[in-house]
Amino acid sequence: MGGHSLAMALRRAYLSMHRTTEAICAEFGVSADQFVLLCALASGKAMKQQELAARTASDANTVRAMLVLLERKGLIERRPNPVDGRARMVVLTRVGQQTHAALWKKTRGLRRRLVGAVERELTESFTQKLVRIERTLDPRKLSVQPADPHKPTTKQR
Amino acid sequence: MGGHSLAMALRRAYLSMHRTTEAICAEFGVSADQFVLLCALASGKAMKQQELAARTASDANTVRAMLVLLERKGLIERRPNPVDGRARMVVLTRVGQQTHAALWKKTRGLRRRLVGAVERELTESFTQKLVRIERTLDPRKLSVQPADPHKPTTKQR
DNA sequence: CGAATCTCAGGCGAACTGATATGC
DNA sequence: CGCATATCAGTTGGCCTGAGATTC
Repeated sequence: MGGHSLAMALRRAYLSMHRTTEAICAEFGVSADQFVLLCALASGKAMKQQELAARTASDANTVRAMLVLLERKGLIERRPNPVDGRARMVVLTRVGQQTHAALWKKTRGLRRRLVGAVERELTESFTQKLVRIERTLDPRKLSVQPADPHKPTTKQR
Repeated sequence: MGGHSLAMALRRAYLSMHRTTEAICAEFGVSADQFVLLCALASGKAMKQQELAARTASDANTVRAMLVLLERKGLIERRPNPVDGRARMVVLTRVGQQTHAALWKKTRGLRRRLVGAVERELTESFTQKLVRIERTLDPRKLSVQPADPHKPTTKQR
């Protein structure tokens, strides 16, 4: 098992999870990466955009673009920071909280399968666990509405 | 350690690896995902586009678009299949082979760090291993030319 | 005929660069 | 002043849909 197998397994595992999440999120008119943002904000604590970028392993410019989309959809708000005129504090709106809660429920099975794929046999090699993650999460084997990301129900532009 | 940590760790690990690979590949005017295609073709065996899509866990349409780009750059060729008029056989050109070989060398350290991150302590939890993968692969800690994917040296359109 | 393979048009979100304005 | 923060314009590649042509 070389590094190449491991790298490819990591790639496939991630893509599999990402596509499955995308399919689930599409129902609510958001993308998988936007759901990651919602999760980071779900604690209720207001956050600077840069802090969000750090927490989601993303770029500040990318985060901003995603926040603009989420704001248009009414899922987040960006309020001026009273103590720092440069920063804006991002918070979930009520709808944003509800959307996150709904998505959190819908993705529960996914998380359970993820954990199950990893912990079934502790002696198995890391790479093969990643391969199992990919297979377990394959969106084609899921009872989920097929992703229709470009015509989602709630999209508004 | 819940499924959410695991999912986020998988995401971060993949993104870290992907960005590092992107930074290395940018030097040769290709993307990380195009490098995945080159690797799949590196055996020298001609392959149908659909077979390529399956091997790289990608979509046939996506693969086609990437192949068009790679063909323009002279890294691959698509020859008609003599026994099946529908299919086209994809092969690396000489330049494609050389590019793959060079990238394979350049990414050797990455693969080594990847394996090292996983196997350092066999008792550690799977999630923490993924976190270590991410940290070990962080492109900001790499002595690699910063990615400049939009003005690569060999780009031609 | 149906099924497989590829092509094409169109669109979208993520990601990045680089420049800029503003406030600390 | 430098530095941090966010905005904006512009570009790219990946990914997907949906339709069509061609061949088996």
